[in-house]
Amino acid sequence: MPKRLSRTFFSPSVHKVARDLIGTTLLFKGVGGRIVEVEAYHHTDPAAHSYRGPTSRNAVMFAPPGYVYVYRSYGIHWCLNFVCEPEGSASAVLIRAIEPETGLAAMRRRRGLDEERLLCAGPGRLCEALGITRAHNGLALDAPPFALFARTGAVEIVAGPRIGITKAVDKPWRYGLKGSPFLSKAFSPPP
DNA sequence: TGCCCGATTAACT
DNA sequence: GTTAATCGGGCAA
Repeated sequence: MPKRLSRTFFSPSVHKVARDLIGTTLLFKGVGGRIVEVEAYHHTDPAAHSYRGPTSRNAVMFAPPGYVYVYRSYGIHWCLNFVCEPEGSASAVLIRAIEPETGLAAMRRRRGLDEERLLCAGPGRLCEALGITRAHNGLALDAPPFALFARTGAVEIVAGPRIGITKAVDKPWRYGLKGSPFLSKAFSPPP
């Protein structure tokens, strides 16, 4: 059985945590799978929600590491983030894609979709598949209904520009599991 | 108060 | 490739 991760896992820099998260297994109410794609956002990053200081929406980003930040995207979808670094540094990792492994029937039902590859391939899609909403904003990652497990073997990680943003578009702060078919979008091969 | 826009997705042409 | 859906934050007036 893989090791259960505690909140101290999130104390290092947001970029180290982002890379370390690839290959770990996330479960929410027993449903989930292996994390295959994430993006890093830091307080000093113009693309981050925390860039302009605390608001009621992003307050959790200014809290201690190891908590969940959930926000509404385009008024329609929910997006899941893990808070990193010491309190006040306001950084978080956006979870962008999961390889569905546990609770496939529940995920298919919530998504109204059969195709496994598309169940959790995108930040809005994986929140719908797992049933995560604003109601779970601020919860701890190492206590129910969340559970996070260490990866069991070595992983090969690729990096590239983040998706869907208009600021700091050149920063290669999107990380993924090399070759995974469950990414929200393929990583461009190096030049 | 009003207006614009966004860490998205699915359904179009 | 383009666009609608839909709502809260941020900023101008």
